[in-house]
Amino acid sequence: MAEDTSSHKMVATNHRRSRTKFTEDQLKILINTFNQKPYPGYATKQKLALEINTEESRIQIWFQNRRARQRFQKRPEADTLESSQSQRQDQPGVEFQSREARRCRTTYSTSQLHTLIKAFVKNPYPGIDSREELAKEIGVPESRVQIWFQNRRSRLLLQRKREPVASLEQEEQDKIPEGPQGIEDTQNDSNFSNDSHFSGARTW
DNA sequence: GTCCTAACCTATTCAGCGA
DNA sequence: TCGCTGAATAGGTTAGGAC
Repeated sequence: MAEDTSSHKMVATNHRRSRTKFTEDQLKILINTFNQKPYPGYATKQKLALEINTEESRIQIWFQNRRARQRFQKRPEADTLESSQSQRQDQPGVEFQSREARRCRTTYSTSQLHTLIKAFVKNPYPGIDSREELAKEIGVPESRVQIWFQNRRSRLLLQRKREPVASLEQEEQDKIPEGPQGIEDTQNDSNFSNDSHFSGARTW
């Protein structure tokens, strides 16, 4: 969907995923589940994904957005200092219920990490095409690649805040000299050292 | 053009695993 | 036990598409 028609601000292949259009039936099932469990565990999300024939990662995003919307709608009357404080503590506005199990931790092999890091150095903000290509290359779901990039960016930022000089050196080291397998990513959008990437103003 | 909402971001926290 | 790092969250922004 997201075609490359926008003349100036799009860098080759740095696209978002195209918007998912849920059917009425799919939404009915999602909303029903959300009303019972706004924080579904991995098993529930998998089951839902199977049931409505979509990816588990889409379910996850849908729940994230739905919770955000609900918080927003509830906010006006619950906006006292008191209530906002009571909403913290990891159970944001939801009656506490024992959380379902998370997804199992993914363990990346050295060569998988090598591939990911190499791609990260080239472009820390890969679009859907690049992520899918990478995912295929290292044999993990695209959603895991996306999470890996998020975590990597966050930790690099954190590191930079704490030790600005050392992190620059680390970046240099990260520019891995040679790798067993390469990625021929066409993105040249980024050098992570360009801080504009962190200003919140992403240009796609 | 406006509105709704999926996709995506950072910041932070939780939690599994190996040293 | 502790540090590293994958997973999940809140809260925010961007942008596709229906109207």
